[in-house]
Amino acid sequence: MALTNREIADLFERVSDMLEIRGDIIHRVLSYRRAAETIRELPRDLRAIAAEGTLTELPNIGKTLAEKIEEMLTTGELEFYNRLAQEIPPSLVDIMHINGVGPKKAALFWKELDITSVEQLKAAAEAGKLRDLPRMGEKSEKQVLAGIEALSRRTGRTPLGVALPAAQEILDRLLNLPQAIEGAIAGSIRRGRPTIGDVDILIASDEAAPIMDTFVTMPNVARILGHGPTKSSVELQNGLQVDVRVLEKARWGTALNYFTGSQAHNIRMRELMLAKGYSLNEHALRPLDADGNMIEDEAQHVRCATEEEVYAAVDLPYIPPELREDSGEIEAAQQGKLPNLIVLGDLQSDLHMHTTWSDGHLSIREMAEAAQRRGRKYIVITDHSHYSTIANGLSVERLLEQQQEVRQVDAQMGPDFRVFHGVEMDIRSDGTLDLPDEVLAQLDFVIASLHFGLNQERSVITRRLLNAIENPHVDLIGHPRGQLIEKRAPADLDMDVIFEAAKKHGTALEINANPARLDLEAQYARRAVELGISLSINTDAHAEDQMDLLAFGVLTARRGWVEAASVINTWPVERFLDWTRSRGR
DNA sequence: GCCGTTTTCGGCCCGACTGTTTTCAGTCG
Repeated sequence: MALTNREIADLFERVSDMLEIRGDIIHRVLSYRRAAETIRELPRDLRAIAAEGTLTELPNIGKTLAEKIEEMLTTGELEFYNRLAQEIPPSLVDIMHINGVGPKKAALFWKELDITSVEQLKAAAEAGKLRDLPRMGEKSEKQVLAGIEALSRRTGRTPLGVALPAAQEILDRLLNLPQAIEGAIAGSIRRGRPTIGDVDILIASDEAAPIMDTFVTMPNVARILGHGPTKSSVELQNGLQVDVRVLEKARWGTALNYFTGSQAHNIRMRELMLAKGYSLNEHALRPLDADGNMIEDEAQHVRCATEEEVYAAVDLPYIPPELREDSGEIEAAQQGKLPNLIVLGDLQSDLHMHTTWSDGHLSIREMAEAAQRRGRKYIVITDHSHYSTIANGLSVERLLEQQQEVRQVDAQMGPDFRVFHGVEMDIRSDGTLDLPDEVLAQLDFVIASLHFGLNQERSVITRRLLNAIENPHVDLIGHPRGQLIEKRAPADLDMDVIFEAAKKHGTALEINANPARLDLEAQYARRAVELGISLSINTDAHAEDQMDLLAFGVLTARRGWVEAASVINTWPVERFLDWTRSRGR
């Protein structure tokens, strides 16, 4: 049975960890880790790429790893891993993931005390058996126990929608201190990743101590992981880890660039700097002498107060944080081909929302006014169709009755704000659409979405979505992959086939802005744009405050290199209407 | 194990903090 991208990436990650415990050279270890990362972010199936024979064209995949991928795709196994597992107990990897325990200590516990599981390690620590090991002591032993304790508090990664407000609260608290000059949320939140490992906050100040002290003594701190002069790290009671770093204002550019990452992007930047004769760190650019040694004299160090200065030092234009993943942004910047990324202000409309007619909390009129207050120029009311009984979906009769009210509200709102009538129609589990064509033809805009049967096998669920894409009355596919972040995996869709059909039929694909979905994900949005498919960024709002979530959709689009031209709700209302008419409406 | 307008071999980013140490290894990001 062929393995999925996810399973292959996980296996490479595991191999990487096991090689590291074994003590292999770190670059070989990192090769596996980088390959896993590449595969995890891939918008296409490895089996399709393997069939084309182009695996080695992927970044970080060479001849050796391509062969291993082929083996996993054909046999469902990796002989190399099986052999490695004879030598290194795979469960050691779990030990290595305890905070404060790395490959060296995992190997130490195993070799000295024959410990191969977290449970065994916990028992040994409680019995005081760890403290006498080399480079271990009483404190280290306690740290291991605290790390094991933290494992149970922590449940995977934190959704962006949860991490961002939590980070903002901490930033605001620190910026209230008189010593804080400036501050920013950095790290993966700034890059707009859908899930966050830990929160990174940067503060500019000449006096770090009071900021560090305030930070580690916040009331919701469960555990202090580190507390140094300029860098501290805590674990909050909800399990979220937060790092704060303090640097001088004059070093803001290099500091923010360093703390924003990604790590892969930083490494590329530092390599470019070395080629230019500088060593880059968070403090400054330090020139190298003729022998390639760093010049220690501070007077010769170049400080950067802005990130623009950092990029300019290697002759690059500013690279927006959302692109900094080492996924081609450096090369694009070098060639002057960075995208002109979409911004929130480009959006004229919100094409997906619900009212009290189905499972929303506000009336049509209230939703229209809420959208107008937020600067939108037009909206489409898209309540559920009747297959979604749990969401109080509309029958044909109620749907047509709703149209009367939509027309009334549209007239009441005046000429500068338009309200259109649409539907979010279910694609039923048997693959048929929930409304007949003659009803769809009477609507201004039609979204089709998968809500049920998301676990169907690939060929079945792909065929279902194709039925919707191919229907000339369907304008947009809502939250195409059906994922719920950290809760439900995406449906097993053949995305190559989906994209091909969307392109052929001119059907747009949604980036659902709700941070619980963020679907399409960035890598698929990027692929869609490359193929010339139109996108639409919508809130799917069921209440007024959810209309503010559009920003998360824009962030996701920017991560996907999306420009305004690819997004249909950047269009003025006339152009939007022309487009729907051109689709036979 | 990957990668290459300096290279197909010999490189592969850089620093803060901790705990164990008498100068540094390990971990983390």
